Amino acid sequence: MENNTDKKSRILQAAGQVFAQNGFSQSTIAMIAKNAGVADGTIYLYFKNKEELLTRFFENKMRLIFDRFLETVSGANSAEEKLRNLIRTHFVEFQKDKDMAVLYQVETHSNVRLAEDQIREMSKMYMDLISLIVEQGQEQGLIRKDLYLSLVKRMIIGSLDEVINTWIHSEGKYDLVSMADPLVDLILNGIGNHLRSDA
Amino acid sequence: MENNTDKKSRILQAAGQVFAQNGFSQSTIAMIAKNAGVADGTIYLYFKNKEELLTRFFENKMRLIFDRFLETVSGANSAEEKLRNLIRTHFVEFQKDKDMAVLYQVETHSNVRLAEDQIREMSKMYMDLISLIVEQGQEQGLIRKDLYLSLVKRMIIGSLDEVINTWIHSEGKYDLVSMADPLVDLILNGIGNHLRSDA
Amino acid sequence: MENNTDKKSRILQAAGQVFAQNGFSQSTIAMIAKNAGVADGTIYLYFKNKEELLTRFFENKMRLIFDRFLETVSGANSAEEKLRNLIRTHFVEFQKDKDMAVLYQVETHSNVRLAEDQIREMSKMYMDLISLIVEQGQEQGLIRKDLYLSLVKRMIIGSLDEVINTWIHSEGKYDLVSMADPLVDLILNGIGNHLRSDA
Amino acid sequence: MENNTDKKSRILQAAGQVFAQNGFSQSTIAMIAKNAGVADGTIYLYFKNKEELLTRFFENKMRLIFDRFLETVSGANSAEEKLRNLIRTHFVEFQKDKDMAVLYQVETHSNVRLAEDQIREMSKMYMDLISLIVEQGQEQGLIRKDLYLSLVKRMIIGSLDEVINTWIHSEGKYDLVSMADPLVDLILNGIGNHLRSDA
DNA sequence: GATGAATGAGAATTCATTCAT
DNA sequence: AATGAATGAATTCTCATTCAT
Repeated sequence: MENNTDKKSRILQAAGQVFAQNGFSQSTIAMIAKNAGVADGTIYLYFKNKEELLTRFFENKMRLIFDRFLETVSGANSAEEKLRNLIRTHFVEFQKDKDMAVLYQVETHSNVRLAEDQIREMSKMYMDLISLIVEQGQEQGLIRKDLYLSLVKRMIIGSLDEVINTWIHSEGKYDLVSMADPLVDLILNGIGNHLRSDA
Repeated sequence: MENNTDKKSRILQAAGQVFAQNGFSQSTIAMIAKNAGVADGTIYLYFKNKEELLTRFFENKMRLIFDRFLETVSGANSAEEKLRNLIRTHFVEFQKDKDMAVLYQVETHSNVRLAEDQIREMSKMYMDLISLIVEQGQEQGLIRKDLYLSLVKRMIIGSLDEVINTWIHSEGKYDLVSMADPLVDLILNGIGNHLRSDA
Repeated sequence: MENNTDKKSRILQAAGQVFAQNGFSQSTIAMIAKNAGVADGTIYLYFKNKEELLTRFFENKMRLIFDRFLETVSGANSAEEKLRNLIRTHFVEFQKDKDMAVLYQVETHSNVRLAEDQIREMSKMYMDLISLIVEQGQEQGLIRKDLYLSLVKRMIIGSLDEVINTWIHSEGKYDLVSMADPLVDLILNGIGNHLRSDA
Repeated sequence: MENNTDKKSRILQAAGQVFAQNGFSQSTIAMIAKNAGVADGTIYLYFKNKEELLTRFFENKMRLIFDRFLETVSGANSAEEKLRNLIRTHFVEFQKDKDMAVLYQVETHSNVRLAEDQIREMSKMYMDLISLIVEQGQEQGLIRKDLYLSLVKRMIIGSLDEVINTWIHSEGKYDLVSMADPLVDLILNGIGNHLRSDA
C-alpha cells in the first residue's frame, strides 16, 4: 500500500537521479516520470513545474544533512576535532547520497541558478560553521591568527568540493570518507616542510 | 576588410559571451549570431553545431592560457616560486577573460560534459604541472614528503577554483590577483599554528 | 439530508456559474466540482461529460422560462400588450438569472454549437410566439400588414439581445426591466417622425 | 514568387477561416498551419502567439471596413439615406467576407474577450456613427426627438446583428444585402400601423 | 454512491538546423 | 560565402475522464 508521501518522495528521488545523470536542462519530465514509474501528468499533482522538482529535492536533503553537520560539530571539543568531524560527516553524507552530491556540485557552479535559495542558504550556514570553528581554534591557540578568514573558508570549501568532484567523476570507485583525515592534515599543516629550519 | 579567421573568432567570442551569461542550454544560436553580427546560418558555415562552438571556444583559450602557465613556471627556480607564479598567472588570465573563467567553472562541474575532451586535457596538463612542482619541491626539501600527492593536487585546484568562483559571483568587484600570495601562503603553511609548541 | 436531485441541480447551477464566468472552454471540471462542493469524479455520476453539463443547464432553464413566457403572453388581450408582456418578462427572467443570461447570449452566437438543440428549440418556440403575436396584431389592425415577418422577428430578437448584452457588459449596473417599455415603443413606432407630414 | 507579406496574410486568412469554423479555443495552431500550407513553427515567425492571430485578423479587417462605412455615409445627404447606406454597406462587406462576419459575431458576444481592444474600438466608432446620423435626422425633422438615443443604437445594432447571424446560420444561402432596405424601413417606421387612427 | 489520485492524449511554443536565394 | 525564412521534432504543461478504494 502506497500513500502520497511515498509517491511524492519517489518522484523526488527519481528527479534527483535524472537531474544528476543528465543535468537539469537535459532532463525531461518524461524521463523523470518513467524513472518514478508514474505518468507525466502525475508529477504535476505534486509539483508546480520542473523547477520545483529541483528546488524541493534540495530543500529536503539540505535540511537533513545540515542537521548532521551541526550535530557532529557540537559533539567535539577542540577546533581541530570539530573540523575533522565536519569534513568526515560531509564526506559520509555525500558518499551516501551520490545523486545529491552530483547535483550539489553542479548547481553551486551553474550559472543558471535554479535552486538558488536553497543552495545559498546552505552555503551561508556552512560558511558560518567554518568561521566559528576557525575562530574557536584561534582562541584555543590551535590556529594561526594572521589569516584572511574569508580566504580560509574558500580554501577549505574548495578543497572539499574538488575532492568530492573527483570522487564523483571516478564513478565513486573508492572510499570518499578515507580522504577526510589526510585532507584535514593538509588544511592544518599545508604542504610546506616546516621542519626544514631544524635540519 | 574582414577575412574568415576574423569572422570565425568573432563568432567564437560571441558564443563564449553568450554561454557565460546564460549557460549552454539557455543560449540560442540566434543570440550568438546576433551578438556576433552575423546571420544564424552563417554560424553553420564555420561550426558543425552548437556544441562545437563550446568545444572550439575552449580549445582556443586553453592552448593560449596553458602556454602562459608553462612560461611563467619555467621562469622560476624554486618550487615555491613556481607555484606562486602559476597561481598568480592563473588569476591574471582568468581575471582578464571573465567569460572564459565563467565557462570553465561551469563546464568543469557540469554533468553534461560537452567540452569534455578539452577540459579533461587541460585539467590533466594542469595536474601534471602541479605534480612536477610539488615533486621538485620535495626534492628541494621545501615540501613535505609525507603527502598523498593526488590529494594535494585536488586541494590546490579546489582552492583556486573556489577563489575564482567567489570572485565571479561577486561580479568581479575586487582584484582577483591579490588573492594569489595569501593563497600560496595557506597552501604552504596551512591554517595550523606551528609555533604553538615553542610558545 | 440531501437527495440526488439536489446534488444534480447543485452541480448544474455551479456549472452555469462557472461557464458564465469563464466561457465553456476555459472552464474546467475541477472548477465546477469545487464550486458545487463535490469531487471531480462525482460529476460523472450525473453527467456523461462536460458538454452535457451545458446542455442540461439550458434544458432546465429554458423549460421554466418558456413557461413564464407563455403564461405572460396568454394573460394579455391585445397584441401590443402581449408583446409588451413578453419583452418585460424576458428582461425580468434574464435579470433574475444572470448566469443563464450570459450563457444564452454567448451560446446563441458561438460557432461551437454545444447546446445547439436546446438553443434551437427554444429559439424556434420564441420565434413562433412572436409570429403569433404579430399575426394577431395584424388581424387586430394594430400592426402593419406589409411586413416581411421573418425580418420582423429578427429585428425584435436582435434588439432584445443587444439590450441584454449591453446590460450584461455593464455588469448589471442598471435596471434591465426598465428598458422594456421604451423598447416596445421603438419596435412599434420606429424612429421615424411620422407626424412630419402633419406639421 | 511569394514575399513575406503574402505569407503573413495567407496565415492570417487561414487563421480567420479556422477560427470562424471551430471557434478560437477549438482551433489549433496545427490546423491553421495546415490550412495556410506552412509548418507550425512558421506561424511564430510572424505572430507572437495564437491570440495575436485573432487580434491581427480583426485589426486588418476592421480598419478597411470602417473606412468603407465612413465613405458610404459621407456620400449621402439626408439622415435616412445615410442610415440606408451604412446598413447596406455593412451587409455588403460582411457578405463579402463571411469568415470575418462569423468571427465578429462570435467575438462581440463571447465572454472571453480576446480581440477585445479591436472590437471595442470598432464598436465605439460604429456607435458614434449611428449617433451622428440619428442626431442629424432629428435636426432635419426626419427622426423623432423623444428617443432614448442609447436604446436606439442598441436596437439598430441588435437588429443588424441578428439579421447577419441568421444569414450566417443559413450558410449564406440567400442574399444578405437584400435585407437592407426592408430593415431600414422597419427601423424607421416600426411595426405599428400608424394609419389606424385614420381608419 | 462518492472520492480524488492517476492517467495520457493533446496543445502551444521553442529552437537547432537546413537550404533556396 | 552569407543570409534568414522555414521546418518540425521535442518539450512542458493542462485537464477531461477513469477507476480503485
